[in-house]
Amino acid sequence: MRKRSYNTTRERIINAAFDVFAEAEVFHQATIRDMAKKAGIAQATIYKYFRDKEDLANSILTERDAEGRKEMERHLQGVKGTLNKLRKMTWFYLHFYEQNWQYGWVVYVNMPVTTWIKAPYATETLQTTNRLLMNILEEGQKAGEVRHDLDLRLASHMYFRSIRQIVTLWLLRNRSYSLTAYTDSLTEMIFEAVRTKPEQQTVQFTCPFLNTEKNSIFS
Amino acid sequence: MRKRSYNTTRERIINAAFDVFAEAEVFHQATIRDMAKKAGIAQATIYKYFRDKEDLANSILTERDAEGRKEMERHLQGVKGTLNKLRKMTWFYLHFYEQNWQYGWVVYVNMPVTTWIKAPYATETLQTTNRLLMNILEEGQKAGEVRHDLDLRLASHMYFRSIRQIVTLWLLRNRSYSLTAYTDSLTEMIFEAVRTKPEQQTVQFTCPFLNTEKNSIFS
Amino acid sequence: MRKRSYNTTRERIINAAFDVFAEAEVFHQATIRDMAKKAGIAQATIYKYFRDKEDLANSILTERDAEGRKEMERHLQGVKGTLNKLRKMTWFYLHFYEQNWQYGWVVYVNMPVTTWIKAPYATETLQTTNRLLMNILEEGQKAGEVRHDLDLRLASHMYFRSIRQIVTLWLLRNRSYSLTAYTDSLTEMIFEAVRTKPEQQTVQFTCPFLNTEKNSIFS
Amino acid sequence: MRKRSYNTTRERIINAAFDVFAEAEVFHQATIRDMAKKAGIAQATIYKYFRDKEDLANSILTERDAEGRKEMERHLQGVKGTLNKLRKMTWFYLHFYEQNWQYGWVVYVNMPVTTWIKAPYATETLQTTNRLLMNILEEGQKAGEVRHDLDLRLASHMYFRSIRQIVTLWLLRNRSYSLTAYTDSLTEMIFEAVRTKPEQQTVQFTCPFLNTEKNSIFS
DNA sequence: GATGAATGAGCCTTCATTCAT
DNA sequence: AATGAATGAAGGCTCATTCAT
Repeated sequence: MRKRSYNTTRERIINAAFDVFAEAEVFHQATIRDMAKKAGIAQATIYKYFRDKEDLANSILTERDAEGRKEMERHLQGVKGTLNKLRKMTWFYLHFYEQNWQYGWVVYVNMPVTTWIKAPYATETLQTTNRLLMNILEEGQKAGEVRHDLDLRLASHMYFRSIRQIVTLWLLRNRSYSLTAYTDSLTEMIFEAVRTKPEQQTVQFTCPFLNTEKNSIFS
Repeated sequence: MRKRSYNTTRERIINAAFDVFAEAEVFHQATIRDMAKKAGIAQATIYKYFRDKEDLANSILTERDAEGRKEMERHLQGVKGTLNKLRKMTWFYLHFYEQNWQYGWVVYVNMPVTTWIKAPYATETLQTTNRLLMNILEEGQKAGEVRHDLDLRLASHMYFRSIRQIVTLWLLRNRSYSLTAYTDSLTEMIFEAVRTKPEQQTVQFTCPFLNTEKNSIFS
Repeated sequence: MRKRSYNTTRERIINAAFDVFAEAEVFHQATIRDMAKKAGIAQATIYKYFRDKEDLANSILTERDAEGRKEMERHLQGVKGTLNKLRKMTWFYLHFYEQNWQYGWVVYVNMPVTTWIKAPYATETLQTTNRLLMNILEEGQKAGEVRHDLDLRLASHMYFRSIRQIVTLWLLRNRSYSLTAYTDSLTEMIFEAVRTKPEQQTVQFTCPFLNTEKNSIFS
Repeated sequence: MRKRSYNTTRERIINAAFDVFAEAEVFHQATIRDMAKKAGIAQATIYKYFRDKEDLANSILTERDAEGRKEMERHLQGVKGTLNKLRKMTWFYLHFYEQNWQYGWVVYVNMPVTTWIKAPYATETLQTTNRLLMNILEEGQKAGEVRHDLDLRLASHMYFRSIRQIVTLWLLRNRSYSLTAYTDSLTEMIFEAVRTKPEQQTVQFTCPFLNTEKNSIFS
């Protein structure tokens, strides 16, 4: 079974690497030696599985991210209604970071923005992730549940910034409380902002400094 | 003047250091050697002015930050009216980062959050800076210009996140456009959110995951 | 045999280190670079075997000292009679320094007393070594070969000072003559001073400034 | 007055240097910067008075030693009788180290033997100092107070080793007791060993390993 | 006479990485 | 598949020393 051998050494490396990367005060300060030690293997062994340190870092991030997205897709399957979808998505994100706090720590706290941006998977995950939310909203528009005058990209942008914000604070506060507990209020907030309303079209999501033109990073 | 020549070297170091810190892909990767080279001096000279690398990093950040705040105080003096104060403040921030983009780069892009948080001046600047805005808003409340049911801390929090956001994007986009040009729209947005309104008290600044209790980092 | 190749490098380091330490005009001036060069390895390799320079210095001294003492024990086994024991001991010390002159050079000539005293193994070796001689003398007393009114600690003290003296001079004179050749006369002198004599109990070993109280360093 | 300007800066340097040299765990680790700081002057100033660090070290040692010897000569003037002379000499040595313990610390404890031996003044002071004692003994021989079969060089050698020993221990024991208090017993011991005696020609000062041939260091 | 300012030369140490086994 | 052993490259830092003022 592929999964088996996949688990054995490679997974031990990945887990150890995650721990060490996350425990390091600064991401780049995490050391191969510590990872090997924590994984209970020789340093050289790591290089059998990853080209170099950078490859290792990228791989673990990419893989965990991919796993997460795949799992989220499964979770979203069969869910009906914009609110339900949004709730499911929100829950999943919070749940994901609760389970994979090291991933969050590395991506949000530990690692300089520069590094993350240049990560091979960054652009892709950003787009896919954006796309996913925008699809939900578009379907919501078709169903009449979401305002038609909504700036989808801006809404998506705001949503993910909120996720990031809430996760970051949770991490900095030593994960001392439940993250998923925020699912409802967070969902409510976003839904409130995008839903079709009788009258009163608040300008809640106007953000003057976020020009709508395409740009490489957050488009 | 003695002071002159004294400053010369020190300032050359600081400038070089800012350049090197900012040019480095990762903050911690900036090297003393490069700074000395860029400043056109010997490495040892740096250690006449700064205890060690960490001291250098902290000092330049702290000093520039202090300079900035002092200058802002001057700019705010004599300004009347909440809107005017907010505009002045916003303009100043944008202006400051436009002039000191390396500072912004280091603090927002280059340096992991972990590092910044542990910087000696971080807590203080955070508090002072918060205080300043909240004072403006409080005075606005007294003058009846600002809603009395406003959560000041939350408003402040949001304001600075917006600044951070707009600056970060500007930096990542290679500072290819004017930052201060956003002064008006940004000011408008914040003012719109805090001003006293005839009816319709939107919950614009409700943020469920930001508990209002005091906490060490963002209080 | 694995053990072999393991030892090879380590021993090459130790030998090179001894050479460099001893060749240095001043002990602390010996450089890791030179040791690596002399051992024909990379500097980094040294750090695979020793924590740091200090650890290296301590280790080689401690080990060689321990080896010496162990070997001496073997040599003393089965020797009967105080005179014979003393002769054997004396011979061994002289022989040891003849074989390990670098050790002697470092400990007696090269290295300030301050440093030696603070060496982790110093106190222990001093005590053990003292104990060994005093045991011989005590047994000699039981056998009636050694005076009962002898101040054992003082005798031991004097003996080792003599050894130290003779070795130091030999080293400073470029080891241009045989050290072990002094075995007999040195042994005779010490034995003459401690032996039971018919009449005439000279106060040969009275030393007014050496108070007999216990003290940490030379007790 | 020469003495005046001599005292001002130069003496401050010397005193500071002595302190720093003596306080340093290892002689060579004493730093010019600390000396300047302690003297309350600029580092560069030291180089106006001494060629380099080595010159400084040599100078202060040489000078203090010379001062000591000159003073001793004064003290010995007019003293009659071998015993009195010996007592005076012994007292003076102990007194000198009590007053100039830093000198003793540096010469006996702090500084590797190698360094001392190569000091420019070492050879001379050794010879002069030896000569002085031997003169006393020779005169004693003429006066019939000292044995004619005495090995003068060996006696001298032993005497100074005793002084060194007693001073070293005193230093290592934190100078917690009076050194000059040993004057009498030490004098007695040496006098007892060299005096003319009715019968009983003890071999007290036989020392087989100290060959009597001339040699550069201890002759 | 004194000094502020600056520096060249090194030294210890770490780390990612390679390679023969 | 795994590793023990080894290393090149670099980086932070210190110190004695110089020199123009």
